[in-house]
Amino acid sequence: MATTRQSLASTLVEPASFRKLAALSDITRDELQALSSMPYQDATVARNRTLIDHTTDPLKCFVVATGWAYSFAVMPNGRRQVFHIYQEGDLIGFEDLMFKRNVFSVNAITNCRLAAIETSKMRAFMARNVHLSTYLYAMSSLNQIVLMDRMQAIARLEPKPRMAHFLLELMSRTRVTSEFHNGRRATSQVFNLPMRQGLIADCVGMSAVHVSRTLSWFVDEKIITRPARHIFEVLDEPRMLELSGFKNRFETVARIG
Amino acid sequence: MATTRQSLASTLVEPASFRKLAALSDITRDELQALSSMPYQDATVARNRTLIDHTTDPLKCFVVATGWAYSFAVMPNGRRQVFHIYQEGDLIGFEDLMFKRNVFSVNAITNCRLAAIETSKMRAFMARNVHLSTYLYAMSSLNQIVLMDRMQAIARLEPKPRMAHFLLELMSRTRVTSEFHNGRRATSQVFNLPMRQGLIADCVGMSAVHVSRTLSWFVDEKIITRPARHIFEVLDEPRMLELSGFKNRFETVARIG
DNA sequence: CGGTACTTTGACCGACATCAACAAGCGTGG
DNA sequence: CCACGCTTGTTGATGTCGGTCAAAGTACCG
Repeated sequence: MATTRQSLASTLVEPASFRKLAALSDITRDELQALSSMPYQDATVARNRTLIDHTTDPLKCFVVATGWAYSFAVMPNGRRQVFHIYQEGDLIGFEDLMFKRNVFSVNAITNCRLAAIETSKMRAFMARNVHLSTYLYAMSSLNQIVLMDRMQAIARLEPKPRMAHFLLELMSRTRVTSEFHNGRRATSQVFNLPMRQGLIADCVGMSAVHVSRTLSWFVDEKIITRPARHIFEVLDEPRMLELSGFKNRFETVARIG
Repeated sequence: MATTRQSLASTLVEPASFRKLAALSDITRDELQALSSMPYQDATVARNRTLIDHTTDPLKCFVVATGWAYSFAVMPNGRRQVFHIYQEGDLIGFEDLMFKRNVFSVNAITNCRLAAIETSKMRAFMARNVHLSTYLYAMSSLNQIVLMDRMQAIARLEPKPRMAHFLLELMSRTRVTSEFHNGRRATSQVFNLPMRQGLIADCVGMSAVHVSRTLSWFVDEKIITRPARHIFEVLDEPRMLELSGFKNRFETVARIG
């Protein structure tokens, strides 16, 4: 794989965006190669802008090259719930492939660079590369389990452990790709969380005010420090694990081939 | 397909248990045939007994022929959360295929008849029948979305609308298979919910006591009646829809082929 | 028919949402 | 580069809803 890259597009999907797929499965070089040949366009979306609107048809799906985004839905009563938090290497809108309509809306948190793929072409591509379904299924299983862990935290943990659980979830996810980056486990306890507290609240099912109070409590208890806005340093990860009972699912995947 | 069935086993998987798969996808007769050839054993599990223990290795997965079961996890603080509620035609333990360990435990609610498949054989079977991954992926997407809807209800709805949402979810699920049964939409407003209130509480993240109060409120409001234990008759489904904002995801699937 | 498990009802209390006011960042434009 | 304004975060006060505990009532099963 010392071949020169043909275009920016080529660099966008293969080495950068399927990093997570590669980190979690025994996908082969050839198959990654095949993925790079996917018909897509380079796209950028500015922060707070909408990638996918749930009222429209599913025309495109995305692979995240850089940046953060989130999927969400708004209830009739105006309250909002966030589901996926997409980071580098994540697939956006692939759940919607099987639906007539987009299921949820997706907004950018930070500025994002993406590979955009038309859903019709993606379906055709999947039909030609049947193995891909297996990887997507594996990724989907994993995502589902991470979501169920969060559901459990929301339903059955009080705000403090719930917040601990959420922070650990995000840390474990960023570590998957950073681990792959360095070729070894990322041990840094400093991590960047570019989310407003209102958005965090919509993730964990509490009020923005209580998010603020809970985070302050974590600081008081010397579990974390907040050196700057959106930057967290974890001082006492064991305490967070004990509080929340968090399980890192990425450590228990059986690499599939 | 007028061939005589070879054995009880053959009748177990093909027409009965993959009913849901057939109802939701354009899976062909030949492919269903292939599914019937899956190497499995007939199994029965008595109510309240354990099918899958999350502390053990994933040795078997199941297809439900008849009966109800649920997957759950227990937190360190002793509280429990229920995730999937498995009914006729559902696949149990297929999320765990990609994991080294079982992710969650599964208990039977009622007596169950199941097709039990060894995970190693299932993986091999999937490798030989790559199309199957596509169907599994589709089913997985759908399940994931149903779970996300419930997550939203738990996080962002108050107990009354939350309960309405949960009841509608279960009704929509039973209707998928009953629709297929009759060849038309089931319109019956009477349905059987063989769950103790403590179990319902563990589904929707509230206390058993409050489940009782909430259900009583539904009766007072003439939204439902309870002609017998575990039997619900829905009098005012529009009211329930309005309360909960429930969306029937089974109506929006793009049948995949 | 008796025992056990489940459900219902009541009383109490604490936690979290809400409202509101204030403080601090951050970006934008002059 | 500074100043202004808007967005985001913090802190305080208050009320209510739902969890917990406890006890009585009811259905189910052997």
